[in-house]
Amino acid sequence: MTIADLIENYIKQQLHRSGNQAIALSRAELAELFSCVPSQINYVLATRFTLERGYLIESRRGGGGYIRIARVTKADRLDMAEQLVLEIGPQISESEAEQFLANFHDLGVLTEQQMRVVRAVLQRETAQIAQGKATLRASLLRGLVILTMQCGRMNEV
Amino acid sequence: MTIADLIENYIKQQLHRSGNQAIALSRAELAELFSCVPSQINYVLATRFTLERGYLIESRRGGGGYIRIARVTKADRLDMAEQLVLEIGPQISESEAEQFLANFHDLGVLTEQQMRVVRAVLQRETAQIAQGKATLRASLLRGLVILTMQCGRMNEV
DNA sequence: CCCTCCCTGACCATATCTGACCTTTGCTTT
DNA sequence: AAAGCAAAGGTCAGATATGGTCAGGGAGGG
Repeated sequence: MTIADLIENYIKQQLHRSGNQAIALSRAELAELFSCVPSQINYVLATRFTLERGYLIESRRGGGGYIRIARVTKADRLDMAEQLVLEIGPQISESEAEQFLANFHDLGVLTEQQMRVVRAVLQRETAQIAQGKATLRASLLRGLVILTMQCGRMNEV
Repeated sequence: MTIADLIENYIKQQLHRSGNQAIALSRAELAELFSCVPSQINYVLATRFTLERGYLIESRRGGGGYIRIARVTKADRLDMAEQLVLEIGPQISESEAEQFLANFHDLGVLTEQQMRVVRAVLQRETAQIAQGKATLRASLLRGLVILTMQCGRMNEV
């Protein structure tokens, strides 16, 4: 558990408490609370509270400045997931794939565990080949996500 | 008894102690404990803790990095299917893929519906590309089957 | 002798954390 | 107003801490 993780959890907890809407924080106070430099807060925000993960950040400097963190509302999760699948191009890098997985997870399409399995399969299958990794990864990701969504649906019934 | 074996046993012991769920390790510490180079740990993980054997590995680099080993097994079904998955070569034709699907179905690894989904995904994903159809098909089939097995297992619990 | 498995070390990739320096905003003083 | 000052927050390069990869050497059983 790094400081970044602790800060992340704290912020999410605060968000949850506020009804998953939005909260306003003071960067300096947060840094004080966790005994770190203020820029550490920016680091956490930049790496954990991105738009892809469903968060909106806005801030103001100067006296009375603040950092506002809002949860992005999603209309229909499956629709968005389908949109995401469509957005996976012919090729995709490892980190991009990770982004997509995080997205699906945030949308509630993939559980932690399902995500792990998909990730493991992706790594496993792309590890062997020399060329065309990105292409294979894209195809696999699409397929695995689609299948997982189906699994989820089947299990619900 | 090689060092690799010792490390393997140690990890399995730790897993057992944790109730066969999951454990987090530090690669550096483990290497230190067994007086070997860190990459030796990777070797053990890559050869002994594979998906086929029922283990899931995930890791993170950088500060606060870790290696997480999770058990996903219930060996019987895996053993059967593992054999099949292993037999899928680097490339596979459409009709061969169909054969494998039938086999998985006969083993009770895939339900009718899961088979249909896998088939659909295979067709869908290989339809787009011009070259390397057989290779992609093999990778996808392996991945989809593994994923489906995992899904099945997860739901049983 | 050859093959497979084990082991090592050099080099690479990535996450976290810090501090120096910069920008914006509001209030106060001329 | 304009200038000056204080109080936020922002950026970025670099240090530190992990883990990953790969080619090659070595050991032991056919």
